[in-house]
Amino acid sequence: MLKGAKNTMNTLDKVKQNIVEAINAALKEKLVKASDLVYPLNPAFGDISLPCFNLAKELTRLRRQEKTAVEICEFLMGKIVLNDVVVAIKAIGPFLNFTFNKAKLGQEVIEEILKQKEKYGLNQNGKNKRIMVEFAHPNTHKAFHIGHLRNILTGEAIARILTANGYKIIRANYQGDVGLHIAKCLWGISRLKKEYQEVKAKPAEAKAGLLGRAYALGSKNYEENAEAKKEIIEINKKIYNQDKTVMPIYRATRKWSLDYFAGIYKKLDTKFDRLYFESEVFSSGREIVLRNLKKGVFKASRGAVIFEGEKYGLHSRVFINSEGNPTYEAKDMGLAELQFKEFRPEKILHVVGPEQAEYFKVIIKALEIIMPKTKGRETHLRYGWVRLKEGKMSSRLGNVVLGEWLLGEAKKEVLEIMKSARGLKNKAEVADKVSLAAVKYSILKNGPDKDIAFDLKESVSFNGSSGPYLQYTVARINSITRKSQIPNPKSQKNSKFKIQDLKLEDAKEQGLIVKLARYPEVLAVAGKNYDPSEIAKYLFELAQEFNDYYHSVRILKAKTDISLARLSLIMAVKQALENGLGLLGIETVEKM
RNA sequence: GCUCUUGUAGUUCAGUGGAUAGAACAAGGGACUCCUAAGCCCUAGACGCAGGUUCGAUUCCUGCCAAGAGCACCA
Repeated sequence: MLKGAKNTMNTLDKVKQNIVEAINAALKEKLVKASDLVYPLNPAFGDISLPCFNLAKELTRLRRQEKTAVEICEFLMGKIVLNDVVVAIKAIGPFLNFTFNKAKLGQEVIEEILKQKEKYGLNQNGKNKRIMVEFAHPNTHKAFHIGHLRNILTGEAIARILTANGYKIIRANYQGDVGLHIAKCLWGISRLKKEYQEVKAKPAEAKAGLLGRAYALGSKNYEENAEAKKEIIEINKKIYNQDKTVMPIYRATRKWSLDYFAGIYKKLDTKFDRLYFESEVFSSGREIVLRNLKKGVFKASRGAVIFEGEKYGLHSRVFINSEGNPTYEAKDMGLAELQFKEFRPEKILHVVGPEQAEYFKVIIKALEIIMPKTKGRETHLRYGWVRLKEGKMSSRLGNVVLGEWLLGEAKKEVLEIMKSARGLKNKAEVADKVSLAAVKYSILKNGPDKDIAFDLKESVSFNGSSGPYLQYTVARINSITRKSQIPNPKSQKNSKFKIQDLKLEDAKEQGLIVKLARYPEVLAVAGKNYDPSEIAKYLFELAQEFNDYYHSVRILKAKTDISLARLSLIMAVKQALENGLGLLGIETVEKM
């Protein structure tokens, strides 16, 4: 086991291991682990440090001799033997700071990156484990708004990050194609017959637009008009019963929605291994509930079938309504059964908004009782609201911000900026990639659980912490390597240059080296926490450091050996940027 | 009313039981005959309030205040 672990160790892991062993050797006991090491807030202190507080406590307990953290720190300082990995130790109060041998670290990291290329940073933490990431789930017949956009970007990024962490990922999409919202939409269409006929010949966007308007109309009337409410409930029943009078229009409009969504998935570069529909689980869900009603898991109440959540500190929810139709709750029972049967996942991550947090607690509890094998495997992965600065999003009201609209606005903005750009042959392609990067990054840089106050201007801005800034950084590196007259250090076989000869002595170079070495660690944390923003943050910091470096040294106009060393370094930076951006679903461009 | 989530610079976000709480935007100032100025440098500015646990709390706990969400036949 140890041998296997050693093989997958990256450069920084090895360095940390070396330090931990040196500390434990000085202590004559294995008291310190790699995870005890932290990064100093001031790089002048060192590259990594050990806070001695816990160690002091532990030693006091073991040896019954009172020692303060500061004393331990000084003791270790005198005992630890330097080697070719660690070149300096500095005790500052209770912190023991270690300085890496950056010449050696630089050689190893750059070599590792240029050799492993797109595989740099990957790990096997999830080996042999299958995780289903269930995301997107737009409902047919309803608008696709920017909340869905966040959902898809988050789900896709998590899927990519987990794949990079060695998990086997199943991308699933659960779509509501039966239920009251459809009835509302179809009722709306019955009032918009003319538009309905006209839109048949138009493209998917127009069709989706009409469905959105019809839904809003139906929804408004459902709440304000008792007559309409009755009619909508009637339509809903007909859909559940597959009544011939509604099926043709139901099927046609359902397809409109799905075609439209498929276009969006393609644009966003996401795909699904399995599309689930409510229509395929509602009857099995109902059966599961009825079966368990007899067993006493559920309870009949006021004509409906409910789960008494209060028994578990939760709240009660209706699983089958008094019309005899399964609600979302019952459908989820059927869905879970199907998902476990088809894929036997270790875990299912439901990427769903925060408004369903309490709902999921009830569902997960109910599942635990009727399908014990699901225990601990169902997770609600919530992501925050996307609200406009002026107010909230709601597809119930007319003021939805459509995902497509946002992407369009971003592209307009990019084309405006590109007007003044140097001659580019593939302007349209660049504008597409840059605007997508702007939207993706502006959403993913936020912690998943955070609400985003959406400001269009800022989301498509290219200053500061933005997708285009990162792409720009890569384009700059490309520009340098294009202009370099020196043999490409990537193809070292034919060159006299060896990575062992790297001369990287500038302080900023050394900072970049440490940063590059930390990429695998960041990827592991992002995987563990299901948090794409870890990657986004890291990439921005790396780009910032690179841009600072770029301005302070000459890369091409330096002595040959130094120039080669710097070229290797920036190519490694580019590789790390591209790997990380790939996890966020962001492509780079050669020039911009 | 009950439950959950969230309160960090003017704004949008990072962050940690410990060493000086980081960015970006906005504001103000600066550097280009120099590898892409969609860039770089400098200045100013913040942990909602009150207790508690701890050697040490912005971080953990409790209360309060504020915002958002959920709480029976929607999804």
